[in-house]
Amino acid sequence: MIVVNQVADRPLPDLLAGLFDQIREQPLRQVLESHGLDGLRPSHLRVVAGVDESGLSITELAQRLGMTKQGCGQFVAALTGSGHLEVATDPADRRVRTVSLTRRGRALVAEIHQRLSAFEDQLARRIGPDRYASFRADLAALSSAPDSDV
Amino acid sequence: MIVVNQVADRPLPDLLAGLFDQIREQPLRQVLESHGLDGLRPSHLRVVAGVDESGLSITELAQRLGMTKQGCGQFVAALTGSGHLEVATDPADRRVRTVSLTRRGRALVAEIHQRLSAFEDQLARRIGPDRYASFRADLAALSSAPDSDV
DNA sequence: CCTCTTTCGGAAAGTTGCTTTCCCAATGAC
DNA sequence: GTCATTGGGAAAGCAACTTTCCGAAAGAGG
Repeated sequence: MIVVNQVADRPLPDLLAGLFDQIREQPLRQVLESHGLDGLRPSHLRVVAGVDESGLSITELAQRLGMTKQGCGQFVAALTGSGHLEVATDPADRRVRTVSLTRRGRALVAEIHQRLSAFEDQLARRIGPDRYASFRADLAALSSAPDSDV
Repeated sequence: MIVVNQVADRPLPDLLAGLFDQIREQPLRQVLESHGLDGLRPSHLRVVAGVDESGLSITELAQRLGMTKQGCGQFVAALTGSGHLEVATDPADRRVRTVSLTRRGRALVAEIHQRLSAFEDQLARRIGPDRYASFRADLAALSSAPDSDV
């Protein structure tokens, strides 16, 4: 009896982790290396990429990223130190610290998107563009828990 | 102007993380709760599920899980303490500690697979079984880095 | 105004899931 | 009988956070 499908039933979490690890080890690592960002790590890239052009508060950014404002504040502090973010006190509400991108930060975010996009192009080449488009659409549909119907 | 596609271009890592989080928060959490495993965490489930019926060494298990033998040994120690794994010194090579499942461990692994399978059934219902089958096949194809052609 | 509650944000410590470094004991190679 | 290799672990360190606690500012109600 020949065992053909040794990997057919690999658990779903392992499959997701496998692709996730490729993203960290390839495009995200390339971004850090090409910018010479020794003090920053892949998780910082996710934070900086969550800051939009108009700027937002730490609390808003934390909600967008699904983490606590304390954790978010730690990453913002590091990215401020590296010159990619800047914070300013909101004059209308002096509790709020508004986070925005510096010029360096904008360049970093642009490269993150570009490298991720190039990586996705490679994925599309591996299984074909049509199948990749379906794959991504289905993943997007499954990526957030469904609304519990009211 | 109506904004329709606010999430159309969510980054791929965020999509993967979204589904991964659902797995941790739903089936894996249910396994831990239904067994009353207060001291164990989702990551322990991945380790115990990596032990097959025939048993294997710590080093082999670590390679299978993609972690160091030290890290693997820590999880094995916890799972031995909880009664799901047992270790025995290999008489043929007294350096080797062979890890195997206890009866409790086998029941735990069975429930992990069952809960994960039920969760995947829910996913399939959300987008349709055919699309889910394609999605999973494509994910499996992309989950490991491609062989660099020789 | 003056309290009362809420909200923004952070400091400090703790937690999870590991890795790195260093080491010993057992094995295999010669 | 030496030498290098391998299996495994102890101890410390690290990454990516959370939890707890707190203060300062803002808004709500009288």
